[in-house]
Amino acid sequence: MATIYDVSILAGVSLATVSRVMNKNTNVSEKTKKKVQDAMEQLGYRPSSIAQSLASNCSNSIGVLVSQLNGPFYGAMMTEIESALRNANKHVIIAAGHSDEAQEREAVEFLLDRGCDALILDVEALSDDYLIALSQKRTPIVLINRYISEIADRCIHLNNVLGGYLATKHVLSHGHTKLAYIAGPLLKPDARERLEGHKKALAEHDVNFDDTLFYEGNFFEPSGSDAMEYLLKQDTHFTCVICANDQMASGAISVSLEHNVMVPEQLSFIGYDNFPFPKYISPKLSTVSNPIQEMGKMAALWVLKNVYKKPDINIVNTFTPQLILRDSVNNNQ
Amino acid sequence: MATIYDVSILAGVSLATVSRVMNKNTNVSEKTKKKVQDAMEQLGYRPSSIAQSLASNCSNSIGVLVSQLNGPFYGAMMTEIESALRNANKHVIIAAGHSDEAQEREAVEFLLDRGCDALILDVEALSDDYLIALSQKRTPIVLINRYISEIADRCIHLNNVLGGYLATKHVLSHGHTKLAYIAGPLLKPDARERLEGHKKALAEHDVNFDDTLFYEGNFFEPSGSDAMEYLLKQDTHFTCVICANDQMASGAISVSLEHNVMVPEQLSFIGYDNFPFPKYISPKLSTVSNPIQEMGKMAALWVLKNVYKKPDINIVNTFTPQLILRDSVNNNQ
DNA sequence: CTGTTAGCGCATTCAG
DNA sequence: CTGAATGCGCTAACAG
Repeated sequence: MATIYDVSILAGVSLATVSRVMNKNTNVSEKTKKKVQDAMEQLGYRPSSIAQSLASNCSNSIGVLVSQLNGPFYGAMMTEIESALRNANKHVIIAAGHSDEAQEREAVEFLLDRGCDALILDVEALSDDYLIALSQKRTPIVLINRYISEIADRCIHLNNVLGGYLATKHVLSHGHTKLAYIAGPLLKPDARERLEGHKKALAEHDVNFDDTLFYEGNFFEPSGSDAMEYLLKQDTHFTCVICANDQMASGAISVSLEHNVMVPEQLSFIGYDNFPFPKYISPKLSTVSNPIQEMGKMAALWVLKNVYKKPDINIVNTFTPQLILRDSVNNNQ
Repeated sequence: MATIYDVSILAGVSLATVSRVMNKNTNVSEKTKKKVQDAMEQLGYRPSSIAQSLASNCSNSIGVLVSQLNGPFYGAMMTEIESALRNANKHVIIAAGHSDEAQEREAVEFLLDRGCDALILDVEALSDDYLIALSQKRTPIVLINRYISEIADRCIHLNNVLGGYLATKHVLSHGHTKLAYIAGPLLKPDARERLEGHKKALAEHDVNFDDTLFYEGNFFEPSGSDAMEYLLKQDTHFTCVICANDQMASGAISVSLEHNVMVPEQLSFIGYDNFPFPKYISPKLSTVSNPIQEMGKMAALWVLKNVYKKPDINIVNTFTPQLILRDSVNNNQ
């Protein structure tokens, strides 16, 4: 591998001059610049980003920590982050935290030790306090899918309360008042906020929240099935099931159909997240959008703006969910 | 940030000794080791992996280049790669090539410039020649989902010919002889190999390959729909559609149902990949497994064994697909 | 078993 | 506009 030194020899200039033409800031005469560039070309010179990092104290790497790498959401998010950052010639180091506090913490330290210039975190298990403390250290962090008021400017998040509100409002407007609710794990803020929005809509319509028609799932499909089994055993009648995400909705609909309860004729469903279901499932699930790609991209832009000082970038911290109406909610007469 | 130098001062030893206790290879007396460890603890010392990389000429980073980061497959693969590598205290730098030759090439160079110790590549557009040449350079590479005979030991791949063969054999054994085939893009080896297996099974059963019942899709769901529209317009009768992947099968089934062709009563379907469909779709698609996670993990193990010289690792280069029988193939009388 | 001495490849003062 | 010198934090001979 040719080094900057080899280039300087071949070009007949000093090491510093070669460095200058690489970092095209200071003035170099056209002639010497050309000489240097020719030499670089001739040697097939590629700067060592590691040496650059050590000397400049800037690694050009961004750590990205997510709960999982699989599933439709994180992949979409990673796609946007990677492309935005690589276009800026930064590289992304990934880690998965698996929604476990110890693993998340370990991953953060791992990324920090790697000399990342910034961290993009989509974490669920780490406490607010930990994150607030982390945000005050040397390495800047930005949070996706999480809102902590003390560091609101570093949070890129979805208005989940509004999303929950919109979903419930929608089914209420279709005449449903006997509502079941399948929640996500309430230790996750997402799940709590969606539920909060649900209750807010209920309150506005003077509809009571019925504890017997409430089930706390874990956001995965099987827990939706479990929830539905539970609900069908209750004595209380209901005409609509509101699910805190589409995957649980999928599990719940499955069980519903197995019990010969027609969807949406006898029972309506609404989900959350706009999960990319295959084309031929029926009914098509009405749901609430979750613009995770845009949020990922925004986190990358945040880093570009605040860490690498790119101007002309506008940061949007709060994203707004939207209703996506399809075929799973019927009018209730 | 405390440096190794600070630690050496506090511990009252030399710089080299501190380095030794970190890289626990050479012998250090228990007492001095303890002194050093105490000093490290007291200072909250964390070694700079960048400086380590520069000095040792080993970055402990592995570049992973995939076509896409989203979708159910690459996410699952990345999960395994990340966890296997991080357990070994290596980090993974990701890049997406988007099945485009220029982008893939650029990504490879990007990762190389980053000083990766090895590259794990799941690429489709780069030519065999390019990859063979690349494999002879300094940085070791390992290929996933691809077989190039010249560098077979660096290929971790699925026996797609066998998979295609098994799928077709299965439907033939159920009495289907009028078969339609929806292929993937034939410029991708996966697609060609699956088709090859299909033809091999046909030949064994003396069934002719019917050009009018062949459609080349692109592995995405909409092309499956297009394919089905095309097939239904043909005059030739067929009782079964073999799809080169599940996503196209999904699109095709969708169109089939729209045209009131019952699945599997009137028309059978078989897919490929074992895509994680939601629980409640019907019929459940019979398909061929694609153990992409295991292949990802194996690629990581390959790197651990061949680059970081971990012994006791057995590498399996070729994975064997298996039939997964569900409800989308009927007996044809 | 431990200390001394050179670099790794580059950025960045400071002179000139 | 350009060159010489210094150091980023660590590893790796080489002595002792």
